[in-house]
Amino acid sequence: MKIKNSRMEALKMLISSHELGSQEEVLQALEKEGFKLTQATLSRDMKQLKVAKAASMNGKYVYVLPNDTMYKRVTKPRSAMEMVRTSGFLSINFSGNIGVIKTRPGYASSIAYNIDNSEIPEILGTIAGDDTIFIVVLENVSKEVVIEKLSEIIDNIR
Amino acid sequence: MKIKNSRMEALKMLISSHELGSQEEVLQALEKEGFKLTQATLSRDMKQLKVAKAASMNGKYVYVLPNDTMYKRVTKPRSAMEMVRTSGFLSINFSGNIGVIKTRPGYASSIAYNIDNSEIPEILGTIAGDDTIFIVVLENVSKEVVIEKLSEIIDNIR
DNA sequence: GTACAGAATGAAAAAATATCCATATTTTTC
DNA sequence: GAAAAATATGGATATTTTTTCATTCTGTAC
Repeated sequence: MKIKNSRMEALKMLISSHELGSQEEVLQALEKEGFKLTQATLSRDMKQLKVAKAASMNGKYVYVLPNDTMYKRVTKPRSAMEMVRTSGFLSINFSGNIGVIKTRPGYASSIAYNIDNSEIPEILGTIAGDDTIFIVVLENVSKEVVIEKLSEIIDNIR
Repeated sequence: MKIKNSRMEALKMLISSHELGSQEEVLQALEKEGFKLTQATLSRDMKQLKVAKAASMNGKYVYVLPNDTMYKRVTKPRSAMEMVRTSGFLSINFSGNIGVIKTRPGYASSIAYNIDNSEIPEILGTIAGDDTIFIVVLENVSKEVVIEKLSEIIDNIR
């Protein structure tokens, strides 16, 4: 199906370059490009391309092309409401001798404060932003040990 | 408006954790969380949050949260100087698994925010000052890969 | 070529979503 | 505090989008 393919290409082009707000509009744009089709077909094309309709800054709607980030889902056993509260701790990961703790916005400094004051010898120091903490760990200390120590201070770290 | 804010929070949580395919479904999910509202209100909430509806892999539709990439439109090429002025990005360098981004004064936190929100798995976390961002990178990830990923977010990074 | 299977399409119906209008609630101003 | 302005909401409705169903294409095997 040659026509369909090139129509899809055109569709992507149009969407990525223009701000189109309804399938009717898209239809007209496509027509200018020489493609004649009905709104039903367009709906199917868009579904296939995974084009999404989202609100734009100016109070209108626009179609947008998909990207991987869009489809990420977080798995979470707790309810949404519950999540809003909690300790603020989100995750911890390591790269070399640096640990990175992600927190809910605004929680980083208070958690970092607790870490600093617990005087864990394996932790050389911390720096906190708004929702991120960097932890510098002593050489040759495993992340398991660090997490173990931190679990004294941070509830749901493991 | 306290209710609306927490409802919006819950809405974001729900959408980012469940695959919801129609406002009706979302409405039910919200009800389980204790929020009672009509489809009209939900439609407005979603518009405000810029939630988008897109086709999912399994042939159904899902609501997705917005991200900056979505709204990128191709525009006419700008000069390097102009890009720096608008994006604030100046340079990036690496030392081991830490990257250091220099920005124009005041721009660091907003760029760091964008990096955090794009959820690049290779980046463990960032901390921003006024004109400098520290990035902790996953072990064994090359700086080229990091720059490649960042190019989605930062215009003139390469 | 003809016969067939599967994909693509349009028209119309159904479903989903956005908006209008009136009212209620909240916030701001005095 | 009261009055005024701004914001939020629901019901009803308009608009948009998706789907169903029948039909028409496209490509392939014979």
